[in-house]
Amino acid sequence: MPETDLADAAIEWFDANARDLPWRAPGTSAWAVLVSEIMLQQTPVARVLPSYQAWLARWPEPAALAADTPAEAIRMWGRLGYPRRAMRLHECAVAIVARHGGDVPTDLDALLALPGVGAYTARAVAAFAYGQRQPVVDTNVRRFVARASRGKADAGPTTTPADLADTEALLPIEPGRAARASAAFMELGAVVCTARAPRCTDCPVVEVCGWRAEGRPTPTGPTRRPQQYAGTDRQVRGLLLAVLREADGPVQAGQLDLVWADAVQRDRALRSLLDDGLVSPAGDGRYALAGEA
DNA sequence: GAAGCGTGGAA
DNA sequence: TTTCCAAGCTT
Repeated sequence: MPETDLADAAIEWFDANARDLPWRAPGTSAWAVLVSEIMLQQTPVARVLPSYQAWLARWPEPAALAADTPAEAIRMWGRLGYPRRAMRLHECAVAIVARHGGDVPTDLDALLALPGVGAYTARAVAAFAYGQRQPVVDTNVRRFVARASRGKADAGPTTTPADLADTEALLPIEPGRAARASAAFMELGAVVCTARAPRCTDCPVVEVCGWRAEGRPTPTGPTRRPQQYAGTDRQVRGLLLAVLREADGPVQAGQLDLVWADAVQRDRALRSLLDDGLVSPAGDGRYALAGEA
């Protein structure tokens, strides 16, 4: 049964080679796991580490964050990127207090119902915080499974139901071991079975790898155009929010005018921040982070 | 299903 | 210097 071989080899390798990341320490709370997972969405581990420590030092449990303002969450988020994650994490804390008595829920559907928690994050919390047998599928796991199990060069477009089923089929039956396999698959995808230059000589499953068996074919599909950033509304949003984040309270609109010359684009970006709930009008021509005015 | 959403370090 | 992209989610 090669599927079992894959998980067993991955777990054995993980036990000996896993990076010593703080959210993997024994006794890490479910809240800490949730915070780490949200921060790690599209954000490198190295940049998350200091923010993670600071966040949990200030808000060690959901109730503490829920009692603070969204503005403070957005400010504490700093330059991690995608600041709506900070707002959603605050909303998460409020929902956890309101719906679950302040404890991060263990039920998958309850996790999925939390703001900013999707198919990946919900299962990551269920598996890593609560030891459940859930397929945890992020970009690393998709790539690893596509190569090792299916012999493909890359994972192709996301097909969540199929991705979940394919990965679930690889998991050991025992829940704790399944959770460990999920962590191992992620780690392998992140540090060995990488997108650009996979380190097959260091891979513990190379003997049963379908991609290797196929002669490591190169990707065939059209490469996705890289996202542009310079000059986009996205950049302007970032500039506007940086001003508000670094201010102690509401700022004059004139202050915001300084960060971008094009008034049309600037106003559009500000309006989108207001629509997203990241920014609030102070009512006197000033603007502030949400909940601060 | 595609597009929008930040940031900064490595290639 | 420019390009690429890193543990996704929402609409």
